[in-house]
Amino acid sequence: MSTLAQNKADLERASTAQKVADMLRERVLDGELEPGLRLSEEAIGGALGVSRNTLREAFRLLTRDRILVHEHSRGVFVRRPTGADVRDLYAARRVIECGALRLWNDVTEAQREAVRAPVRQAVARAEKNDFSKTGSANIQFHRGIVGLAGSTRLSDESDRLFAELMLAFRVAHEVDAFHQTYLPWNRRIVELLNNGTVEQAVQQLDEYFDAAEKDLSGRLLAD
Amino acid sequence: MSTLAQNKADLERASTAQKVADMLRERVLDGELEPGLRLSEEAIGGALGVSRNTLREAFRLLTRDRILVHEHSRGVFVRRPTGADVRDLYAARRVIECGALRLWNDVTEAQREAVRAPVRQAVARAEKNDFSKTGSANIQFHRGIVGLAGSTRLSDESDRLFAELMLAFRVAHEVDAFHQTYLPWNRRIVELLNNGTVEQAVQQLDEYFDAAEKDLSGRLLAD
DNA sequence: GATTGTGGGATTGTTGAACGATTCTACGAT
DNA sequence: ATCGTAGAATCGTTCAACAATCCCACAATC
Repeated sequence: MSTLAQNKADLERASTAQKVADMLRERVLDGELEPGLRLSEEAIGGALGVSRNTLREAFRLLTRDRILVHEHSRGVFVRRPTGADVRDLYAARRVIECGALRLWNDVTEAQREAVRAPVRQAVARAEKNDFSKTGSANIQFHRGIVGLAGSTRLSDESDRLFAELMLAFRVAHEVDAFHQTYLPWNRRIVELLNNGTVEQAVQQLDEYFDAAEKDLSGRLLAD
Repeated sequence: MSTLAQNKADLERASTAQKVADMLRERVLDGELEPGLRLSEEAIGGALGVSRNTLREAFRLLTRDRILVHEHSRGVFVRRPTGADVRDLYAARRVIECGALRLWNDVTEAQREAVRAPVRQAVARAEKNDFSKTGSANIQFHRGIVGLAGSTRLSDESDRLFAELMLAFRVAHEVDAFHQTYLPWNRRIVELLNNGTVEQAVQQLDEYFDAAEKDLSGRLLAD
């Protein structure tokens, strides 16, 4: 039965539009397609060998994820988050993640481990001066926090918020360095959780959001 | 300047796909198109006088809002929420709304009024034995709570959660009667908020979610 | 009788071309 | 320098076509 579940992903062959969307999403989040860039239907479609209709469908999928923005009769652009966007994003994250973290004592051990593990790995790498994956580790930590709520809808929406924040980092010309700053914060939160002082951990997380929002929006204004 | 803002909506003429999507959304939420129904591209497109491509774009918009579900090479269907969906929805709402409600003392008076007003109106109508709009009033109450967070992204996602719940009510053959039951709960929450006992209001809201989830999933199983 | 092929028919997935509508750009008039 | 206008480029929408896939009914097999 487990093998069947594994094969399921293969059987569910993605549509052409889905594959194109995945490719474009990767390009955008990797920074090859910079925020603000306009994506011409003809140029992209010709380069990828898909028809305009299929490409437009891929654009729609990425618009749903807030990776792209659509302007009527003007085309689609790589999203370029503003200071107001960053405030909105952190307001949402504050409510979601602080709320989820308060459930710490009511969830399974596997859920708790999904919060601890990313921090443990990041600490291990940092001790070896390896800061290559601190960005994704930080995101995994916060994904784990959202996962405490046990709602796929909430986790999916949070993934969209994270993706949008990655674009904001890109605009601020900060990607890895940004996350790196906050590893000590994550350690402290995990320690407080392990000590059973959940409310203190929540408060610490809230302060983290304050600092991160201020830092990021400050860099955005300078741009 | 205010007139300019008013005209803005007119200038931003909706695309054909958007108009089609709005029409279909209304039909679905009104119950004319029942959960589980398959929407044929040819039939719907022919009836509305739009091409398949445009209709497919409208379908994508509604799929984003979780009103429709798309199955590869099989078509789109009106979403039919299951018991698992209801649990997931309430897990998300619990985190979002309880988290937002905790911000009660940190928001503007206008935001607080957006929570109180729907309950006041519902009470006034109930005293006149008018239960016509209790459903939308209940939703307005919860929209107000989410609005305390001050995040359009969070509010938009919550609207999608609400729409999905409306479909679940439809499957459970309960729409207005369901909301009506919970007016007393809403009153109590507002009273606790006005008394300044925010944490008690949050706890009351949490219990509301427990009761509502149990009630709704029970009716779903019976179906 | 239940399960397993095996057709044909209907529907979706994708492409390509076409044309009106809208936006952008550059040039020239005031 | 500002404004208006013509032309080019691009988007929005439709239509037609064909391949790929799914569904359903019927026959074959155990």
